[in-house]
Amino acid sequence: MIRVILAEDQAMVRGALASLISLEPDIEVAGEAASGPQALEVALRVRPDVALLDIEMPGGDGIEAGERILRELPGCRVVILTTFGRPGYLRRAMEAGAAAFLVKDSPARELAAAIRRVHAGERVIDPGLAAAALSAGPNPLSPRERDILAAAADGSTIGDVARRLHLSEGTVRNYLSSAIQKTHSRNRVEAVQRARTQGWL
Amino acid sequence: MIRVILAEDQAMVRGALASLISLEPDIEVAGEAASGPQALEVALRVRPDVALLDIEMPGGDGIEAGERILRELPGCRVVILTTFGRPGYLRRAMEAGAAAFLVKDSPARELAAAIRRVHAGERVIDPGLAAAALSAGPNPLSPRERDILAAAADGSTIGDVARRLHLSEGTVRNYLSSAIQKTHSRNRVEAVQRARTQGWL
DNA sequence: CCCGCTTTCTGACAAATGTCATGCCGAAGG
DNA sequence: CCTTCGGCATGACATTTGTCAGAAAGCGGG
Repeated sequence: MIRVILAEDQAMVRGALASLISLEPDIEVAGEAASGPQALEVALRVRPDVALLDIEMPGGDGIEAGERILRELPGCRVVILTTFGRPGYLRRAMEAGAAAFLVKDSPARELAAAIRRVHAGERVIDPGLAAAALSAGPNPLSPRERDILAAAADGSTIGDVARRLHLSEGTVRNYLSSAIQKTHSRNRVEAVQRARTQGWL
Repeated sequence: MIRVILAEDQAMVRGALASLISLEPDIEVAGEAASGPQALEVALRVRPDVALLDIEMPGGDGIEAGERILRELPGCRVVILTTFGRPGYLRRAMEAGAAAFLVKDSPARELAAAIRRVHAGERVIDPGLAAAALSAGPNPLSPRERDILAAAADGSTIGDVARRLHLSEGTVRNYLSSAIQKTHSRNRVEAVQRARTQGWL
């Protein structure tokens, strides 16, 4: 029997995935969590064979949770499950030691298949996505550029961002300008969009 | 036996919801769809008792699909299922004649409960959300303001929008300016954000 | 130890954006 | 019939944004 835990913030989707997994005779849902920190806590308690983690969760994402789970439970296999097949997400997930990367677009039966293959020691990654991640290259933004871009993403003015991050307005402008150039965009909003779809933000 | 169809673009979530529903002895999934138009098509073929429709789908949203289904199959009950409990969504869903409005945050067992209640002739709406929708008031944007704001939402410049919609730049600026004021924002990006979270866009 | 990179800052400039006043037209409503 | 509202447009104006050059500090690798 393969014991898995399931972390996903939307309760209805979590319940639905649990029922999907429970259909499999050789897989059992040993715990559920609604956030990254809670996933770690549950993992430590139930010591699952496989941890199924959503990326888009409040309070720290699933990749970070996966990294911590692997530190504490090296025998556990981490499967990242996400709505968006963003190259940057895949890259980060692999660097964090994930054994599989699934997008929710793929057919439902692939979930159980991935859990079995991961449990058997294999890695599961969509080949097309892997190619996209490699061809897209690494995140070109410096950590600080990423911070400033993220802080400006919600429509704040330069003044707002400067105050929030304790910087001068000129500095914020310069960082945004270089983020715009590195993302090959024409303005802030486009830069935010590109960074998001690439999983850089 | 209550016969339902299920429209949701993410295949894995769709499969999971189907398996959740199939656990209920008195409910049966009679058809599945991955887009709005496909939902209509499937509905016409299988003539379900209840249509379960996601809002966020490619190619026309679930609310529009629900409206069409109701025109063709007046006996069918429409349940809107959505990730985001936005007041504007609820309002539009109700105006389109939906019998229930569920957010995916709510517990999994509420899905089957809602299907049964809707089939029995009741309406199912989260009271907190209903209050929010009423207190938020109707969409203050005129149709054209909404168009222009939507066209500018992806980071296009005013010139881009003007060309795309065959308007002068000044006109676009004026519409955006009035959209900014009506949403009590300080710039385009904030206006887009507000409009999105209210479900006006 | 020096080179290159990141982080931080300033000041100046050009371009884009947001606001306002004003005007015209057509449709809807009293 | 007159008023109001939405859609469309201009032109002028102030503000915000994006770009560029230059400069200092600190950190790491070769």
